[in-house]
Amino acid sequence: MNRRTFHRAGEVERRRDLIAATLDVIAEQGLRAATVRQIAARAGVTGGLIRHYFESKDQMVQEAYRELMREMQLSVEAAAEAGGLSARERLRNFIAGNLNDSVTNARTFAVWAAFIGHVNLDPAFGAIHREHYLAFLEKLESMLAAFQEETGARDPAAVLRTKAIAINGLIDGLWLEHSVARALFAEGEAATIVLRSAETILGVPEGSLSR
Amino acid sequence: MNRRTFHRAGEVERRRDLIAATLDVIAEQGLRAATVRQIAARAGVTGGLIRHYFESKDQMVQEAYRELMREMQLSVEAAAEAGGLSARERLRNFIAGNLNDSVTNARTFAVWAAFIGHVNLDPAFGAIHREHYLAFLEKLESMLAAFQEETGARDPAAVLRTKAIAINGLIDGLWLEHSVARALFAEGEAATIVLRSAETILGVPEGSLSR
DNA sequence: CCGAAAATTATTCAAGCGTATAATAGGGAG
DNA sequence: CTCCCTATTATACGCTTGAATAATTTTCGG
Repeated sequence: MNRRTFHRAGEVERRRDLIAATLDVIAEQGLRAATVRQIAARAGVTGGLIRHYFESKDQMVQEAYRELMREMQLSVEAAAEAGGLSARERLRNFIAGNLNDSVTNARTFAVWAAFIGHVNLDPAFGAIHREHYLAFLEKLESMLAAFQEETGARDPAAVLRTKAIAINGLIDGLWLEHSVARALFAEGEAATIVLRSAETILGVPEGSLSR
Repeated sequence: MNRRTFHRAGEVERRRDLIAATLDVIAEQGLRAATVRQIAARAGVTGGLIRHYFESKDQMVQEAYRELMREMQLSVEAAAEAGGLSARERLRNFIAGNLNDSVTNARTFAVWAAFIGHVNLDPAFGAIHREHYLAFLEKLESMLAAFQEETGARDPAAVLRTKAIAINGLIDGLWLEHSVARALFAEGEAATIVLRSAETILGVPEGSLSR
């Protein structure tokens, strides 16, 4: 007949825990298994609490997606924005940072993969995706511009954008492949491939970025 | 009180229809919506029939995944295996074929995206994925070998494999990006980007493949 | 044209889902 | 120390799910 004892947590902490539990369950068992009861159990609370902090289960899952994207973004930008670096070094770090262990790992990929199928289905997910995608593209584009500024060869805006899209594709593709088949790559190999290819796209001599 | 009238179809045809209906529903509404009832309705039959042709709903969905992979593979190989072509032309067609409209389209991507999250979760999906992934890689590798044979510069096997992995990553990445954000690419642009980058990776002069 | 085999429909079932609501207990304010 | 607010638990509800089974219709060989 005894009720569970429990601890009253602050709102911020509780929401954070619930979102973390959501990402954990999705990473380990997929979106299908991410039910209110599973997530609540993982967070050490009962299901009803979720509706106390979120409008619906779906809204909580959206927040979790937002959180995932935010984490991926932060972990990359940290590497690229250290002070005192040349544009070349920052660009290089930015690209390599996207193929780092902190982003290219089984857990991140599992959650990303679970979500990507929803992007074209659910407008809420589509909006979150687009927002981060465009932000990423612009970041990359501005770093390319700075790099060109540094080397003296500037492309027109339209051309630069095309190149940013291409390099973005390279990063995505190698990230995907590296995540799925980690064993097939040597350490740093994925980053080198992207850097080399980026040199080609940018029309700079081999080694300008990759060395 | 009347029962539905129905048509007795041959086993092959019926299974094909059910798998097609499965892919349709997944493409339009995602895996979550791909329930026995939804799929049956789409195929114009009642739910019970699915269990008459498949051991379980999950098994049918696996067959659908297998079918998707097979379709993607066939549509590419057709372009690359036309007779009377040089190794260079076949390689070029193979790469470009992977960024064709018949593979790079919203429907294919939607289904692929719905499934990719299951690859690391369900061993059955993992096996199907791995099988096709390795087949693709080997195909690409053998075409690269033939191309090098033709141009006279042969890499050791280990190096060649590394280059195949890299180019595979390029193809995947641009395919992904082109599928998600078709509007960002001009016609043939994605293929050109991959071909140019492949030239770099292979160490052949610009234009060897892309022109 | 008849009878049997099998393809298909119809119905049922238990389990799990998200959500709503009522009961309770934690913990700071006074 | 006590009271009161509300974070949290507990329970219940209506729906949907995949699967099992029973009932019926089609088809085809003789």
